[in-house]
Amino acid sequence: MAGQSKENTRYLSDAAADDDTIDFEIIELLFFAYRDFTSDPDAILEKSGFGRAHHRVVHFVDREPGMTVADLLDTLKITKQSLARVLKQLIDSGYIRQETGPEDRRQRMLYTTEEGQALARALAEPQSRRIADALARTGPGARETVKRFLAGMKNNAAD
Amino acid sequence: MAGQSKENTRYLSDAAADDDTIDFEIIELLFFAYRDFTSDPDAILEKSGFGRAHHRVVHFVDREPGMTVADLLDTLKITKQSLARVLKQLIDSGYIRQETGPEDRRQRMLYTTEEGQALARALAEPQSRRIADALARTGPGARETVKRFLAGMKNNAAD
DNA sequence: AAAAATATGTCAGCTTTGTTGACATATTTT
DNA sequence: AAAATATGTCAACAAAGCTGACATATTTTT
Repeated sequence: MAGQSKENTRYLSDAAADDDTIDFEIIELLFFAYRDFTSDPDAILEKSGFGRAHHRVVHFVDREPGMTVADLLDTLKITKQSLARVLKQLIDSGYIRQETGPEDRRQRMLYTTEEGQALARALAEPQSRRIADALARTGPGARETVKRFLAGMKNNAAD
Repeated sequence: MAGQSKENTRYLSDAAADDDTIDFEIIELLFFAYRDFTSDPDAILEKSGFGRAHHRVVHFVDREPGMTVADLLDTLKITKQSLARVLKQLIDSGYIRQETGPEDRRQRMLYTTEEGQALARALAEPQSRRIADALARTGPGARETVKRFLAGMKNNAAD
């Protein structure tokens, strides 16, 4: 059962070595998991007229109130010009507001408004439910293992 | 340091309940894990002049030789016009070839060429190493748990 | 005080990768 | 013969990334 279907036999000879050294299985599981995970909030986003880029911004600002523009750029790993477009729309629509930094007045500290907070929570909800279901089906103790694995997949401090 | 501004305190009370019910922690871990996981092959892709869309196509065709265009569309969940652009480039560059379906001559069965296979493996290699490192640091038995969790995150058959 | 560095914003143009809609061709099914 | 299917293609458009250049306010350094 764990082995070959008929389609596989055609290329097993050449690829056998690589198939043993490369973890195609988890590569693909990650792709499918993330593909469906990110599609969860799409219905809500469509109603707001926003996209996934807006989702990420609202999420992180909601999670870390008072973060600066530079913080956000570092988290998202995109350019400030990319962020500007999305952030401006969120500010103009009243989902995010800015405040001049209390110590360094060049900085803009970012906060979600009530609406922004509500949006962030609404978007997170179906994703959270998907995670809870998957963890429940995986078994007890899964949460700790999954957390350690995912944390280990992230790059270290050096950016 | 944390809640210096009145803005913070305003919604802390409201949000406490949500923070308990919504799994923000794993949502974020997934984001960072996937962000860095997908950035692994970027250096190789840049040399080939391809993007992440090409990566996905070469990967799945390499993994399931003989898959049809319809199979690939269903896997990637994009439109045929989106796929066409990328697929055509890969065929023209000699990384993927097509063969008329032996039973249904309307179908085009897709195969990687030698170059395509080499590219697919080269792209998978850093990702696989990242996974192996993360699993090793997570501990014994992690692989099974992670597999079960990721599989559970995917949508069921019904599309 | 002057100069340099920093944080942010903005303009302009480009690329990749997705979308819809319409239509063409070959082939298979009804 | 007609309808359905698998694929390809044209055209226009949208989302979200990019680079480069430059402006403004503010802080840090000299």
